[in-house]
Amino acid sequence: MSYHFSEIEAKWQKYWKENHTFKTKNPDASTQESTPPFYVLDMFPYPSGAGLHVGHPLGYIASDIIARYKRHKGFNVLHPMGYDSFGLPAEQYAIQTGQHPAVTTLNNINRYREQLDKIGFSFDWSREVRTSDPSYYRWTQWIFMQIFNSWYDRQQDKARPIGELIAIFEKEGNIAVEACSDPVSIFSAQEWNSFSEKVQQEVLSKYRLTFLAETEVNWCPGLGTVLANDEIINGVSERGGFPVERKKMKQWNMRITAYAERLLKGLETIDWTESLKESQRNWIGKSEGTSIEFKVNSTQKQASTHQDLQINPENAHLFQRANQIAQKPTEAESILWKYLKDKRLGQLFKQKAVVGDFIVDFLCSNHKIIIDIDKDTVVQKGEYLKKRTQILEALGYTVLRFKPEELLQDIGPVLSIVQQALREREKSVIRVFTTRPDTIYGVTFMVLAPEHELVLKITTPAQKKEVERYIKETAKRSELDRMADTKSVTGAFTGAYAEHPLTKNPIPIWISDYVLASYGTGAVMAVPAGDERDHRFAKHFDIPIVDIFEDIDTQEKAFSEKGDVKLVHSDFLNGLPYKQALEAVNRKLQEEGVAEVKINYRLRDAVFSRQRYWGEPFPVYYKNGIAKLIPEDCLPLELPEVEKYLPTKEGNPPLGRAHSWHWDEKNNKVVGVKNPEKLPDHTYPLELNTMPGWAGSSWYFYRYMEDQKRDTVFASKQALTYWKKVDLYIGGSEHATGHLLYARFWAKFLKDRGYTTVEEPFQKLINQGMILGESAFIHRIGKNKYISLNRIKKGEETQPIHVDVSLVNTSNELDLEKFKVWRPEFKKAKFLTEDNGKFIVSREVEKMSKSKYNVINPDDICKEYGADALRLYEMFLGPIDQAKPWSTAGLSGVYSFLKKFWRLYHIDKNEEEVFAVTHTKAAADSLKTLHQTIKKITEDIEHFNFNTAVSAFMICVNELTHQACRSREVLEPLVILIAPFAPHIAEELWEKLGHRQSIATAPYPVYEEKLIQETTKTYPISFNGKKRFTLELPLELSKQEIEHLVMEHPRTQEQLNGRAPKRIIIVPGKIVNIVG
RNA sequence: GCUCGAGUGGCGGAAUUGGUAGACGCGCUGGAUUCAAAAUCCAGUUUCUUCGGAAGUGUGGGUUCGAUUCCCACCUCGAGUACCA
Repeated sequence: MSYHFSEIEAKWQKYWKENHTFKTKNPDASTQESTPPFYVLDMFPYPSGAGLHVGHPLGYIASDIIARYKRHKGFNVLHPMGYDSFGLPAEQYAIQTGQHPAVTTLNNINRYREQLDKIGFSFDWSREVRTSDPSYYRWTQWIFMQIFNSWYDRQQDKARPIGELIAIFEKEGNIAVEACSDPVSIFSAQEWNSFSEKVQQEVLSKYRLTFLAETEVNWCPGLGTVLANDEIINGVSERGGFPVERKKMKQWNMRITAYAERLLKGLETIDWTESLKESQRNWIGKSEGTSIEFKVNSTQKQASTHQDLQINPENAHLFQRANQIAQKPTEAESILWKYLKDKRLGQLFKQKAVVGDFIVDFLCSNHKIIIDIDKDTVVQKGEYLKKRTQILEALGYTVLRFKPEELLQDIGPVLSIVQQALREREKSVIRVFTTRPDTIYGVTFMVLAPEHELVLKITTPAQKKEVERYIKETAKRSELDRMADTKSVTGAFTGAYAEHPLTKNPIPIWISDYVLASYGTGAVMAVPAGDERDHRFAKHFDIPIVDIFEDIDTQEKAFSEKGDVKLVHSDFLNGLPYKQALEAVNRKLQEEGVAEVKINYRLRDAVFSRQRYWGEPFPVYYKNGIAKLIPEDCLPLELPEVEKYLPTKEGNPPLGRAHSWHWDEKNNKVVGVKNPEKLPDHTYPLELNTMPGWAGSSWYFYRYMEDQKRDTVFASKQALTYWKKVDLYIGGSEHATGHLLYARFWAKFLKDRGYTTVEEPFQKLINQGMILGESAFIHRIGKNKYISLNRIKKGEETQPIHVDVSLVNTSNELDLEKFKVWRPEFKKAKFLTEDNGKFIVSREVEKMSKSKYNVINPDDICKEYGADALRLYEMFLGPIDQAKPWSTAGLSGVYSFLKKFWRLYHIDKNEEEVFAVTHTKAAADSLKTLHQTIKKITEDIEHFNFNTAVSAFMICVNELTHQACRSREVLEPLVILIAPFAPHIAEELWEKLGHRQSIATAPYPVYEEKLIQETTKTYPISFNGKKRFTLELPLELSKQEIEHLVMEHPRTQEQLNGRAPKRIIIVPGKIVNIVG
């Protein structure tokens, strides 16, 4: 045997390294014209201490095949690799051992690199990035600064520099600017300019795309840090599986919610799998519904006596006159109207509205607020005004009265007063979000989240004790408990009632933890007839259920379908099906000013602070409690040294231990930043949190684009416009709602601010499936007694125990001696073997993991079968995106294929191998085989069907072997064809064919149709759709000729058995079907 | 529960727009070579069969000349998500 893969592979790996074979060309003028760019990227790995197992390279092999293929096709290929090297495991390890995470990380990276190199990837390592490298994370810090210095303009639907927002505030206040978060008070330009810096910054933080906020976070005591939603799986931390609880903490947040709609829409433009897009859609969780206000009854004033409201008949003419005057809007009124119309203050105002006997200037009927502007007339003064106000207030209105001068001078304070009044009113309003406003007549109670701010305000004294007890109880329950227990119904009655906005009936208000504070408004209108949870709650607490669906009894079961079922007991909605009822009720509620159609997203702003050491430091310091950015010139702000990687006694993150952070007390100078002289004052405290793992991975694909000038820009304009985006991205689906969402978010941001050119960074995305391990088990029966698999009797109870798969051969036989060495505690155990003395283990497919002793190391495979065999086998296992079990035994197939392929180019002469490719003309059948293969392989690569491509190679080699083809005309193109899959053997044969240059950029063979054209077709002859025999016929025959020949055939006559066929279907070139 | 995906030999898996089901490989069986083994090569390998054939792609129905492929219902498994109003 002369296929010496280990020599060949070592030789070419060395060659590639020394000749920089895979160095990407820079986009200068010449490349731009001649070679189109193609960017194929793998999700970069976190270099864990365990090293790679055979599952990891699967995606890398696929992307490498594409990269190599595209080079043959003449593309300028960018195919880089790097490390996502900040992260928790290195830090956990540091806490345990005291070893600096940078050291651990470096060791792991070196080990990864060694493993990767053995597989023969065509990465351009000159562009490698490491997220924990200061030269890299300085740009992560820089991007954070740009995000901090930006706000989201809802009108233009893009991020803009914060300076432009400040300019707007200085000129016209914030009346025209919609805030992204909680409502911001309205202020005028004058007011803005008079604010202190602190107030100004507080206001700006409500607009910035990253901001500090007291947020309910997922606190993980086990890890001592907060976690993002996507880092929690089933209520416990993804890493380590520690419980997670809710806690309020001051944290940096990323306003990803500003991009919710664009993140959703963008999915339509990219080529990802439906399931992945679906995950992101679910995560964003858009739902269209109605936000409805319910007034809390208890606080409503009642009109005192009827008599007070009477107008003195003597003065009736005055009132009439006053009303007439009030009808024409004055200049001052016009100004105010500008700010009140179109719900600018969040509430519907009407101009010149009638209230009782009066015409008022402005009315918010929902909140019962009246704004009157003084008129400079006699009739509007004195007793009239007093009486008028008295009457209106008695009716439950708040009357605000302003002088025209106030409005003309500075409208700011006026608006503040109006807003204040609105807020006051809001306090007695419960806003709910519902997607089923059509069921509003079925509301029999309301439920607030226990954390809802109104709960304590509205609770009646009688219910106070119970409500407080319930709140305490739910706060104690951890997230995990809540999730585990979805069946039990709990809640408490507040004693308060709300007023139904349409029927005006009193609605009891409850609290319960089935309503989440973090979604919608934290309150729901409960319709037991139409919602299962509401139904369960109503049943449990004996709250009445109103049937609102025609002919459907909802007393025992809720009916939640949105169909053609008509409504009943629903006033003006009676007889309407879902769709029409929805429209009608929305129209009505909006007219009343108590509701608006609203879009809600499940997506939350992303918490961006971590109380960890091993992450990017924030380029932030605090001056008088205000967060400020350090100057850009000072980046990178490097991680300080600490003596321990644990939180401080005061509960500060580990960075709090760096007493002399960036201030070297001995030498009296600033350290750890560039251009230290530009740092404003080293005595201001720095931010002690670090950034989360997803910070560095949200933009690394741009860094790879850049080859030079790495300290002046994160990536040059030239590089960004040339490469634009990742054409093909390969990685695991576990990043569906984390990395892939955050990276899209940052990409959109960078585009908005003009730093990059594309909206979506990953055009085509493929998720490689997991490679599963084949665990081995021995079976225990009784104490210290183990039984071989085939001796287990049917129904016998055994306890399976994992054993290391390396101790088991391909016949599932366990090496007992080695096993006892591996596990000394089994030394004295009794092993009941088969009759032949062998001990057989059972096998089961499981996830590959150290703890299951089923990990297969790619190094071992490369050593025993070679990298080319590993590459082919991983591709041959099955479709790239599917999970599939690893089986080392199966490797022999591709291994013998490679030997067979090698033999195609050699003959044995007197025990010696001779290269035997000739210049003779190829036989027609060999050319046909070759071109069929070219066609198949090309199609398969384009469609990422690597498994069938490998089998096409096998078919090709089998055929050429049979044909005894030795012709260069066939064998030379074949080497190029296989080079992307098995690059080492291809390079070796390419060299033997006389080439001096690497095969890497050899032009891809061109498929010629005429060489594979057939003249005959073996037709399947079917009877009633079942094939009964085949018949070879010339392809050029017409339907009639085929029919004639088929009908004449004795087998046809036999099948028909004398009957005449009803119909004969002939598809030339495909099939013949005779219907009898 | 919801969403998405998948069910094909002993196993991994093939099957362009509906057109010869089981390609290719593993495993298994038999044979050649060998002192023997490895390696290699050849033949066979869905099931049943009266050796003529017949049935067959999770189950049941439907559309069609023809269904692994399209439609409906159900079952099983996997992934994601989870009181989202």
